[in-house]
Amino acid sequence: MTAVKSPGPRERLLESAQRLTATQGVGVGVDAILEDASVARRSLYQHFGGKDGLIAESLRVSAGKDEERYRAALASGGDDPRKRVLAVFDQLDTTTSTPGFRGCRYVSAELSLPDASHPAHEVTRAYTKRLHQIFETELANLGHHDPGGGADQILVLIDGILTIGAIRPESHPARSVRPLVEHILEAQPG
Amino acid sequence: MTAVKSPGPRERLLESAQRLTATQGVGVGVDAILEDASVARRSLYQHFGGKDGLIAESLRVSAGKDEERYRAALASGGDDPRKRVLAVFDQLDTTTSTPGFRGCRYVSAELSLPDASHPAHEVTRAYTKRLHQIFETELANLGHHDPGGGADQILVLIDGILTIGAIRPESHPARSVRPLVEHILEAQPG
DNA sequence: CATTAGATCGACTGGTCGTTCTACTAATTG
DNA sequence: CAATTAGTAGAACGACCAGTCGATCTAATG
Repeated sequence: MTAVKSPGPRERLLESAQRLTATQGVGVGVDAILEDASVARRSLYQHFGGKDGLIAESLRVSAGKDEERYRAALASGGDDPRKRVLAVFDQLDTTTSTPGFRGCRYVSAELSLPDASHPAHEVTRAYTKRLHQIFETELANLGHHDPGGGADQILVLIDGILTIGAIRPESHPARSVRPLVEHILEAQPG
Repeated sequence: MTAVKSPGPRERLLESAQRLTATQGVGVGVDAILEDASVARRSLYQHFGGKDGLIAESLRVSAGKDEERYRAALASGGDDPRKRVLAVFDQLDTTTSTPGFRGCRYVSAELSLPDASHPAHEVTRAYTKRLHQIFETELANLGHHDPGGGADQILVLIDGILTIGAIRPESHPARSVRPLVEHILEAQPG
């Protein structure tokens, strides 16, 4: 019987971790998370084994949400694969134009955690892999001659947009690379 | 008479900071830098006012080197602006393929330092601006119809390559987006 | 009701952070 | 020589770090 009660310490920790790491990066202190979640110290170690576990798990949850957001953006484009993919870049322009945007959560985690064995890295790679799969499928439906390679290109564009969006959002990176996306989408079976 | 003696504490600090932040990020401890540079604690605060000042200054020095590296890559392409720009992406492929590559130093600093007033952010923005100028000039020499916009696109590609290169280097992002670069370079005056 | 197992609590630990400080040394300068 | 300057060495600071542990609460079971 999966409980539907008010969120327990575990859920509150995950939510606080996602919110605080979004604004302060993965370097946030455990104390700050605990206070924000109104949870006792011991509960964190009971549920997640430590800070690393909490960070990784909160990234995993967040990745699920973001993946769903990409799928929703695609769906908003209707049935034409071209419009579907372009709709994603419309959403990216909105995201990077939002005041307070601080860059991609996963890239930040990747670059902020020097320890190669940190569990967060696996989460990031798995997320990237799923995104690649999503766009590869779209390009295959379009009849692209190299869906995998096209998805590679799209991922580079997305990460570039999210990065430039954090450094110089006024250049509207998602808008400026739109012709490149259209170029990718023009590639037909040879 | 600008001294040519063996590097003093200031130079040693800058060099150690660049090396250690490259592998461990801007989160390296002051102690580690001091020990690596064989410099007394006090000298750091005398020369740079604190850790933030040292980090920012070492980024500035590093940005100068990297800017020069971009110019050198362009020069290696000869006189044809197309070859010159493509040579940059050849070098990016080499960079991201080097084992131990941990992503762009400036992006990492940007995302690892939540404090918006940290002096490192200004360094990153200035560096990005100079890179934009460099590529805008190349595209202008090529007769590109929108050198500024084209440079925007190139910067997105570069940051995307450096990011993906840190997450999944086996996809060879610099190679996979090469057709996109060529597409940018094809844009002629209308 | 009594028992018990698990969840939650918060004080506490040892360690590290960036920073400041005093004291000593070596080289330079008037 | 005396004074100044720049450097080294290292103790000490308060703040914060992640992590541990005995006590307490809760809820299900016998």
